[in-house]
Amino acid sequence: MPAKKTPKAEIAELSAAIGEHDRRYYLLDEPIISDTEYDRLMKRLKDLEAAHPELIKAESPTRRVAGGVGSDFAPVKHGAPMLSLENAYEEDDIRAWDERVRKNLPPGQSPSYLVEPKIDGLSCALTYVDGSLTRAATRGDGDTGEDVSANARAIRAIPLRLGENAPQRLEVRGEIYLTFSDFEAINTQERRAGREPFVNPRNCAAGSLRQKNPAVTAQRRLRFTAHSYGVWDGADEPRSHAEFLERCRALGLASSPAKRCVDVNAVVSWYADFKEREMPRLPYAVDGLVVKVDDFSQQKRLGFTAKSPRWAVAFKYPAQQATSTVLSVAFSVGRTGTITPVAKVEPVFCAGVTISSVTLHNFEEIARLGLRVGDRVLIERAGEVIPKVVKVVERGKAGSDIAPPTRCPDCSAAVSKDEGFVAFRCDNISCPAQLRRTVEHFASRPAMDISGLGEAAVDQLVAKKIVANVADIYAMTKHQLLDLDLFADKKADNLLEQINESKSKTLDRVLFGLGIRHVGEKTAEVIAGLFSIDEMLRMSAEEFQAAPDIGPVVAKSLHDFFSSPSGRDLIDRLRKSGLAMAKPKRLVAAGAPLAGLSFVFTGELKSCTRQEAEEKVKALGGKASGTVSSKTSYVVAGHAAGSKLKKALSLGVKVLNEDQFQELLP
DNA sequence: TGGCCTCGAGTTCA
DNA sequence: CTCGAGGCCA
Repeated sequence: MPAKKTPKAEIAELSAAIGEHDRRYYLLDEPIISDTEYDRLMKRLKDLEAAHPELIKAESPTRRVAGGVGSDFAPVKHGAPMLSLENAYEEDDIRAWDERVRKNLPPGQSPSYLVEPKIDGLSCALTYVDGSLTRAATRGDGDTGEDVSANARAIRAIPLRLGENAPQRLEVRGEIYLTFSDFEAINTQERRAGREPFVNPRNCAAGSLRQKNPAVTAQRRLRFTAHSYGVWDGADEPRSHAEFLERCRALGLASSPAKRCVDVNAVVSWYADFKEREMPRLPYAVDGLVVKVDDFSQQKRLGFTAKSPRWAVAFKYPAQQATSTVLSVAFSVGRTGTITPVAKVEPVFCAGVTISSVTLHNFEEIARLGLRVGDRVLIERAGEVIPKVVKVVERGKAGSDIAPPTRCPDCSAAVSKDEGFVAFRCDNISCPAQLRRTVEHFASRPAMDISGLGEAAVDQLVAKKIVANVADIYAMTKHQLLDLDLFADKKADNLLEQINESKSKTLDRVLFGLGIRHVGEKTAEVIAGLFSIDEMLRMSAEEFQAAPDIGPVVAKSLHDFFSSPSGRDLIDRLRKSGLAMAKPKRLVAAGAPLAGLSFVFTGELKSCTRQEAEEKVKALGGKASGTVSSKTSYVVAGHAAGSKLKKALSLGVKVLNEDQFQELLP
């Protein structure tokens, strides 16, 4: 039977264990115990220390928060200045940099480059004396930063004590940052506490580091990654950057994964590959790559300019954000009459395109942003396609408030807002703007798929009063089309042919195309699979509601449509025009290999469109959805996958690439 | 009633 | 793609 542990031994054991779990979590990213178990170890250690205060060590994990008294961010002079890097934005910039490097090295000495991701966080310098953390400072102006020691001690990713063979004095520099999921968790908490959420992980990390109370910092799961050093006193100073990064890991400091590139061509291709393949999978924000000459003797030879080292450069990806000025606010009218405010901004280049108009969603959003015409705003087009206003950065001088419209911008009818709803709506059922959108929707690909009936054609047909509802599409003559001077002979024939073909579309598409409120693609599919059009014309709201996924709101909407004179008339005319409205055939292959599985597609696929992929899944008995949840079986990520991939990773949902998906198919 | 999980609706630029 | 909101289940 083992002897009972002495408190001293147990404290040492617990401290070591907690340190090891921190290392596993933050350095190796391979935790082996749950948060609860971790908390239990910590509690046991705290209890023991409370009972035996004489045994508390300065580097005890419990001292992370209790140890330091807020130093109030006193100014700190760095051992060596923390310089910024020169930026390169394009291939030409990086090639010019490479040329300069090679010109300044002795002939025949070609540099080998190390390339690391440039994490979007904040720089911080940690000083270790004889292996113990003594000070942490922010970058500040490069010469002098702020003392954030007390808060740095509260960060579990920062070891209080380095591993074996630490230099006598080390000032290591790196980036403090947050993962996307930790950032979101913090924002959820902030919102719950009734506070403003942080705009992005970077701001959140900065705010967390500059907390008055280190206990708050401790809860924020900040990370640290070493990328350089200012001072290395003592034996064994590394001789290359690669060696430095490796030594950091051995000492217990996380350091960036670096890629070696033999020349500038390799750097350029890695820049593209990294963005394409690596970046989307990273759990934290990266705004570029840092390219460094690996060999320290070469670095020394290259030296510094006044502002930055000649041996390193930041190869940035195009900014996803830009600032611009709000010139005016327009109102657009949707198919259902919803009025959406859209900000017209001074055109600004952002993430590859020039943006001149930005949706504001609704008036609550405007209030939340505190937005007025004339303001300078931060615009974002991160990952997704559609730009949005992140925040107001500067109040315009002669600005004016943005008032909701009282009349529809298109038909001047009165505007209403339902109690408890966010949106303002135009209630005029024959509003031309709504009609245009309805006709476009009817002709759209997932509905009746009439190509040639796009925005331009619909605008004219509605303006000339040739089309006053979707049934009129089937009454158009070639003569009328030619009159529009939008169509030449051949094009008019093509359109009429397309319209004729659309008559054979199945009932689900017709139902979806009608644009009944709350009836989208999925709901239309469910209803069309259960009832014929004649049954629908006779059904009560209760009967609709008996169908799966149909609640009172959707049921009422369906019943309202099918019992209204205009709805019944529309159906009647469509039928007389020769629309088949046949029940869709759900062909499920024998054995249904994908039965019970649900798929979400994201990004661009090589072999087919996302819609086609969804069709395949459905034909094999699987389900295709648009949102990732814990119930999703697989997320199939194509090229340039975005937030859904991140969601899948954070929920632990299986992710397939396109090839792996193909293998699942028979 | 609250907390998922879905769906519907609107939107940008080239 | 993101938001708001409807439907379902505990």
